[in-house]
Amino acid sequence: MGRGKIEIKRIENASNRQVTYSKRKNGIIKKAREITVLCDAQVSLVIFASSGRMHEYCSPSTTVVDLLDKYHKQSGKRLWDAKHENLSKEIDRVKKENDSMQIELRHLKGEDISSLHHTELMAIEEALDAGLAAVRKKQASTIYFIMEYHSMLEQNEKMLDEEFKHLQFVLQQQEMAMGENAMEMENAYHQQRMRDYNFQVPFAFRVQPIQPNLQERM
Amino acid sequence: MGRGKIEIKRIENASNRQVTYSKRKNGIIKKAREITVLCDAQVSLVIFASSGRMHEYCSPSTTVVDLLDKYHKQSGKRLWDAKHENLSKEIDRVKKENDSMQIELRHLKGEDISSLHHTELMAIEEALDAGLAAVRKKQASTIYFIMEYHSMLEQNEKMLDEEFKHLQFVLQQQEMAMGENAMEMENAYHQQRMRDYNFQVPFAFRVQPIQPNLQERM
DNA sequence: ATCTATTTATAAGC
DNA sequence: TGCTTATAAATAGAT
Repeated sequence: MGRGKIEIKRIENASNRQVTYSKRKNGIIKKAREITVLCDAQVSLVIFASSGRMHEYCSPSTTVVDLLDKYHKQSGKRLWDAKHENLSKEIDRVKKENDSMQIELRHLKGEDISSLHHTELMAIEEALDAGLAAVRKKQASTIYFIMEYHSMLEQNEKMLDEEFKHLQFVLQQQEMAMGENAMEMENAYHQQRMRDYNFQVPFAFRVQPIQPNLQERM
Repeated sequence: MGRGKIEIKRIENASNRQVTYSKRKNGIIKKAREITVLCDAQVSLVIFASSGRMHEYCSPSTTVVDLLDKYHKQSGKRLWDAKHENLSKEIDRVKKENDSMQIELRHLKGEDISSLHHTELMAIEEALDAGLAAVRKKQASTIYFIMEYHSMLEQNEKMLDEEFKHLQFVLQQQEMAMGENAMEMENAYHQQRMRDYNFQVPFAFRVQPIQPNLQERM
């Protein structure tokens, strides 16, 4: 429809192409407007020139969005909804991640652990143990030291107690017997016991009331 | 453009309107196709007849959705993106939350803490302390108990040691003096000391070699 | 942009 | 719907 017939194929001359685009774009939009009025139709028309410039027509009393909503409802293609769905799924995924981390954090902070099963508590304890490994090591070694210390003191005490009772007994015997021979024998026996005792009890526990490093380590 | 000129206004005759719709719809789609080819343009065209029937044209190698994406990016109207934008913002928000929690978790587990400043490390340490409060309390009370226990054992030992030395001394005195009067005096003195001793040393530590709860508490 | 010769679209009728 | 055709409308090429 012009001075000459043209083939429907890409116009190579950029300037001509641009002019034709402009004219035909107006033509299509006019036609769109006309069919809207004449036929009570709804039209959504979006055109992008190769330059990137965009033009649109949308029939009155609607929006492109509304029409595209209708479009997507009618066409089986749910391309747009697909995007929507993907975003929603992503949100769900991230939120779940969020929740589980939040729970883990609370558990590590010792909150909300009352309802947990033994196995879960073990896992949390393990994690905390790992986190505080250094501290625990120190604490553990301190405790171990004290236990050992206590155990030795205890042995020490037992021994002293025995000696004490024995000496007490000997005193009573001496008191009752008063014989010179018996007293000499008892005395010899006790001198031997004393040597044994000094040999068995470690020096530190005999002399030092408190292990000097103890304060520092706790 | 026909046998007669028509006014651009709604065609009242439904049948005529339908016919016109069909003809013009084809016309617009043809024009759309032509401008796509001739001018290298991209077109999205969706038409709804008043009957509800839908027709569409979309230039090749794109989709309506893609074009409408472009459309919404260019037009200031972000009506449809509003939905998506909200979702996207929500995702960003949750992801940020996620990241910070992940970092906090790693820190509580003792990971990635090398680059942290002193103040931050203090905070982490505080959190860990709070988390292990229950365990620590137990541990601390155990340690405290052992220390108290040890302290008493130590006093006990000191006393026993004194008694022991004293008795030893008395024995030697008796051995050397052999006098009956002296022995009676010493005996009386020791009986008094024993009563004092039994009074001062708590029952548990005198009789029990190990505190029964000790094993359980550690 | 505007003009206009010509092509194209389409209203009316079947 | 589809075909025909007279005619309105669109537009290619020139200015």
